Amino acid sequence: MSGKEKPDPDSAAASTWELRRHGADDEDGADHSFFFGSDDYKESSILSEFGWNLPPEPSNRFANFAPIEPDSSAGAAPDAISSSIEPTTEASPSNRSVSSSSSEDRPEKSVAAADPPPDAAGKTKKKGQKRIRQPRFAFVTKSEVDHLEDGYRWRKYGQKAVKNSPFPRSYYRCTNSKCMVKKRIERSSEDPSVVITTYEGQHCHYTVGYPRGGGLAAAHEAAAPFSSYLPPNNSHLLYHPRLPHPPPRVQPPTAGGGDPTPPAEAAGEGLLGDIVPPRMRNNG
DNA sequence: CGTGTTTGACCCGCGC
DNA sequence: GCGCGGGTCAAACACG
Repeated sequence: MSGKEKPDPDSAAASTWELRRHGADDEDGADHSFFFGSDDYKESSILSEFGWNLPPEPSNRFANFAPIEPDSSAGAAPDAISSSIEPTTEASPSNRSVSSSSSEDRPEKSVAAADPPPDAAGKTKKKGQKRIRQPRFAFVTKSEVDHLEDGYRWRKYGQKAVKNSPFPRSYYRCTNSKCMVKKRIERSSEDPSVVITTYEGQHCHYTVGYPRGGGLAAAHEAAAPFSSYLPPNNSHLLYHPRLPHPPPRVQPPTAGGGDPTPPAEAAGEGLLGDIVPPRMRNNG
C-alpha cells in the first residue's frame, strides 16, 4: 500500500475498480492472465468478450486488467484476487481498475444452465458431471456496501466463511430463472473497504424485471446497469459513469430510437438519484 | 402470498 | 486415501 491511500480525491468516492480475467485455457492448462495497464483496446476486447459494452475512451481507462492467478481450485480465485488488489490498484491510472476473469475450464457443479441437470433437483450432483465454470469477471471495488447494484436482480443463495478472512463470502444468483449468472461477493481481508465481486457467466437477458415496486426506478436501473452503485447509507458513491455494462447478451434494438434502455451516461449525474436499489434489507 | 435471506448440511475438487 | 475448503442446496424464516 503505497500510493493507493488517496489515489484521487477528486474521484467520485474512493471506489477502486478492478476487472480481472481469468485465463480460461483449460485445454492445456495454460492460463491467460492479462495485464492491461493502458491497452484500452484489450480491455474492450475482453469486456466485449463477455458482452460488456465498454466504449473505448482514453479517458475512461478505469479498466485495469491485472494478472490473476489461475484459479487452481474453486476457492483459489478469491485469494488470488485479494492478493492482486494492491499491485493492480497501484498500476491503475485512476483509482479504478477492472479485471475480468474467465475460467471455463473449471467444471461447474450445477451451473449447467444450457442443459438442465436432470439430477439438479437436489444436491445429487452427477458424480461424473464435470463442473463447467462460466467466464468470470472479478470486480474489485472500494466500497462500504457489499452488494453493488448492477442493474440485475440477485438472490442470495449461500454464504460461506472465507479462510484467512474475517469476512464471509456471499453467493448470489440472478433471479431470472433462465439466467444462471452468479456472483460472489466478498471483502478483502487485507482491506475491508475493498469489495470483491466476481461475476460468473453471462446474462441471457438484457435486464430483469422488477415486479415488486420496480416501476420506473427499476426501469432506470435496468437501463443503467452497473451505474447505480448507490450505497444506501453512504454519502460517497461508488458508481462510475463509465463502468462497463453487465453482459447484456441480448442487446436492445439500438437502431435509432429503438433503444428502450438509454445508456446510463445519458441520464447524466442524476443517475444515482434515479436509481432505487432493490430491496436490500438485512434481516438477521 | 411472493420474494428474498439465513443457515446448516452436503457434495466436490484439490492438495498433501 | 484423507482432510480441507469452496460451492450449492433447500428448509425455515422474515419482510413488504
